[in-house]
Amino acid sequence: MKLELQIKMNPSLYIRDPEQSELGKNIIKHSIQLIHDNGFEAFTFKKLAESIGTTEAGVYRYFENKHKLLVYIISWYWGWIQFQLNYQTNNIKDPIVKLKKVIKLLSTNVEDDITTGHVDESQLHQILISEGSKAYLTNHVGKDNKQQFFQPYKDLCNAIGDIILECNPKYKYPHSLASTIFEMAHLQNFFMNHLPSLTDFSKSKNESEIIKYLEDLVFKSIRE
Amino acid sequence: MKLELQIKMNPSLYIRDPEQSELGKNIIKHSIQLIHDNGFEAFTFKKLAESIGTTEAGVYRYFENKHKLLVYIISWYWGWIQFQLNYQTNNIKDPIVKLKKVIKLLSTNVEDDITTGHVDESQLHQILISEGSKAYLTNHVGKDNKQQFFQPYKDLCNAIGDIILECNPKYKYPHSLASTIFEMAHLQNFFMNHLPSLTDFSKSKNESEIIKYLEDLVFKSIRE
DNA sequence: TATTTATGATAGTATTACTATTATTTAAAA
DNA sequence: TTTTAAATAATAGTAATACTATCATAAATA
Repeated sequence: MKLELQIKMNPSLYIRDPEQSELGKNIIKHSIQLIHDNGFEAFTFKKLAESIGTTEAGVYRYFENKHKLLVYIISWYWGWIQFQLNYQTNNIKDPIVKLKKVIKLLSTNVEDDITTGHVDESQLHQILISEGSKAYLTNHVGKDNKQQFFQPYKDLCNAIGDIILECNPKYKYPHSLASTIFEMAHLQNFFMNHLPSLTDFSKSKNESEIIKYLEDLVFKSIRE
Repeated sequence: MKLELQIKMNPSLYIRDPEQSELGKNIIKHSIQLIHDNGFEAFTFKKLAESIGTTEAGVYRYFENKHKLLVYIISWYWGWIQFQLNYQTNNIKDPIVKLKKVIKLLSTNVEDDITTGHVDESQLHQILISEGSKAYLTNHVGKDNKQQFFQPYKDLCNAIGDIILECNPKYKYPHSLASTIFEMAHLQNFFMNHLPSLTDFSKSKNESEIIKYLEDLVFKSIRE
């Protein structure tokens, strides 16, 4: 038996579960590829269908619209990060070491994980940097939230918040600091590569400087 | 003579300068209104034209497309914040007091400023919270950057970075911290109102808790 | 007064974001 | 094994969006 990591997805995100068919998996795979290559604005179901070798109507049978598809893949990433977080901090006792792992996990462009066949985690990380906030920065965020679309993100911030509280139980802003780490791990990366004068990192360098910045920010914030 | 605050805009953002005509001013005014009310995705030049009482073609004579119009109004905000920053910190010597002013300025939903007739700064602040990052989170950020569209944002982060360095000349990440303050002042506000469990602030409260969080974050970060 | 310039009115195109229909293939149930 | 159901492919069509083009008219300027 082949072991494949399955991230549990919110069924309201799709019409037909893309994990359950080849076409479905292809939709996810090629969506990630296309959004990574050309950005979400340029992404259309027609282009996606062409790239897979199916028709537009075929894609619409899986996803209502391209926004839900974006939320689906970003949701998948949130779930995957949650899994990695649990896995990587599993046997660690020192919360400071745990928090460092988290910062590194969020900031680092991971290599593609073989246990998830149709998802390229490296491209997905890039998508989160450029498109991640578009999942919630919409007019219908309230509706989407009612449908629990952002639950995996909340769970993640809760988990990170718990580690922060383990480091310092008196720290007042564990959730805000968690969402700040998550968002800034991505945004400082975007700035580093595209608008470097908004950062103190040299363009096209690797993520180690961002990690140092975030560690400095976080550990100074939570020390008593 | 009536004194009106004029923010110097990058001419590449527009085809015809909207400050120079009634129609132009109306385009800005109604754009802010419509984007504020319905979000940028739902915003079209047709709706804008209808709301002004002109035609689509009329709007296209001023702006090439809706993205440039968005960058225009966000650019205007960056310039306005820069002006407010200079004005409000003008005679202050203590850099810590200055930095507190900056945090408050970025976090607070200002009242509409009478010196800028056709711009509602309060709505503009809301637009920055929900749409601000869409100005640069595009596929063509490189092109836009070459045309200096983000210069006012860079100038702003430089100015804030300078204040940070006044507080602690040895602090290593003045620009990153500046962009973090700017972005988080907006994003934590968005989260507070729409996804409150990503923060430690209670929904619909005013911005004072965000200010406290940011002050805590910043001053712990830069203390020696 | 002549002439440039801005606006208004109208038309038209390519693309996007869908919905609907029917035929065909594949897979599951009887 | 046949029947039936479900998934997909192929095609068509619509409303809205994001533009471009043209021409007449009004207002400002030379």
